[in-house]
Amino acid sequence: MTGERRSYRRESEESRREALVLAALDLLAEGGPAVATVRAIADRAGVTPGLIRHYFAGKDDLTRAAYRYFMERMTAESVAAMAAGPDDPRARLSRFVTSSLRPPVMEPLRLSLWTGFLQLLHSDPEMRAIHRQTYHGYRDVLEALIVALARPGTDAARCRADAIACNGVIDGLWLEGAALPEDFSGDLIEQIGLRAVGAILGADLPEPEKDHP
Amino acid sequence: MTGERRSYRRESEESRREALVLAALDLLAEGGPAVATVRAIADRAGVTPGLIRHYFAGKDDLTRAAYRYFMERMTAESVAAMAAGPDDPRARLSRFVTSSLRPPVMEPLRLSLWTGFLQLLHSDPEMRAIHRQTYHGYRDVLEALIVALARPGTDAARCRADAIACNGVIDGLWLEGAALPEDFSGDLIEQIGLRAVGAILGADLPEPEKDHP
DNA sequence: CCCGTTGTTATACGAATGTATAATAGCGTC
DNA sequence: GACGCTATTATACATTCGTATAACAACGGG
Repeated sequence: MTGERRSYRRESEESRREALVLAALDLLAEGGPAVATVRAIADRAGVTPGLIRHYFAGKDDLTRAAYRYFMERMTAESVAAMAAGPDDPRARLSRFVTSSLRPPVMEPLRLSLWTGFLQLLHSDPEMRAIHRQTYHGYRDVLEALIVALARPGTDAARCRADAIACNGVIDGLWLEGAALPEDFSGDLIEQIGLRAVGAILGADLPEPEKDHP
Repeated sequence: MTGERRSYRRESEESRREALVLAALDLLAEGGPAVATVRAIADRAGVTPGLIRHYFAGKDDLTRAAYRYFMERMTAESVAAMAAGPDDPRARLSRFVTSSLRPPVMEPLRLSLWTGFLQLLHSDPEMRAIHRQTYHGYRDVLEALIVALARPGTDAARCRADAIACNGVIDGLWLEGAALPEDFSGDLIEQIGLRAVGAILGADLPEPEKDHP
């Protein structure tokens, strides 16, 4: 009668894991940890809750996988924007900065998602390790771009410090722009970020090419 | 035998509410919302869970009260740190920056507490209103300090933009230093912040006076 | 000194959570 | 085309959550 077992298709481990991770990210962004329950995640991914424990050791394990996925995607997006365009060092750095300070990278949903993860840092050492890895990954890209500027009279230590400072500007502005999007019109945050990074590095950064003329 | 009812003292509504708010802040900082349960908060405050509903409409109501309390205390601390010392504009700004980039302001526990609240922003309009108020309050202080530098050839709009940029640097570095305290030795973050703010403003900021000679 | 008010505790309840275990069915293999 | 492996579903379980309600006791006023 009503007791029909739902039909399903067997799929690869890879696609199932990704579907579950994406579903977890969706729910975490929309409603935070309170909403991202095992049942809700499975439902969003089109499976039943039990399957999560078949691919992940537990909910914490899934959360960690989602965090790594999220952070690597953020960096990859900025890297892609940086790589897409003229090879001039200053133009590349300029694209890297501005792409981090506008949608889809700078977005309220990403902020709440990010804060949700950040909260798990101090209680979960493994999460902190993931954070360190991905943070260093982003900063290393930034540092390489700064080194490529070939500014005279700047050694490696200075470039490292400058990368930390620029990373701070970008993070902070990203935070503010995503927390209060209605407070900053148009590309205000991008321009402020560009000028601040330029001031810190003592280099004049060009405004990036507009997609829409 | 064992069924002894625990003794207690009647106390004022004010002190009970504050005790509950402080307990909630403690637990939110230590373990996030997952740990700050009604029972845990009551236990920390030295009362039983039922009492919370006697003083607050529900857990959400207590959370809002805790958020308000936390933000007001943060603002008061920042203003105090800025005001305590010589009246030189550059020295005041310097103290304001560095005091935000070292303990007890820059601390892992404050970071998790802050992220915990930030997460409630997108679902609770009342929280967002409080966030906007306090953020603008903080930035206005910073902007006033920047205006007081009396840099030649800088208008009000420029000072506003500079305040946003400096706020970004401070927030971002605070974030990174609190998230990975073991990554930055000594006063590295403070010095980087000082130099970055100085570069953005085109002003050389003095290193603040040391408390310990 | 007793008594009423009410701050406070104790207990209970329904819902929801993460996890464990058993049953089923899709799909490759022979 | 039957079989076996295992991905997937279904069900059950213990726990914990926020909240509701009833019993108790501390303290002030008569």
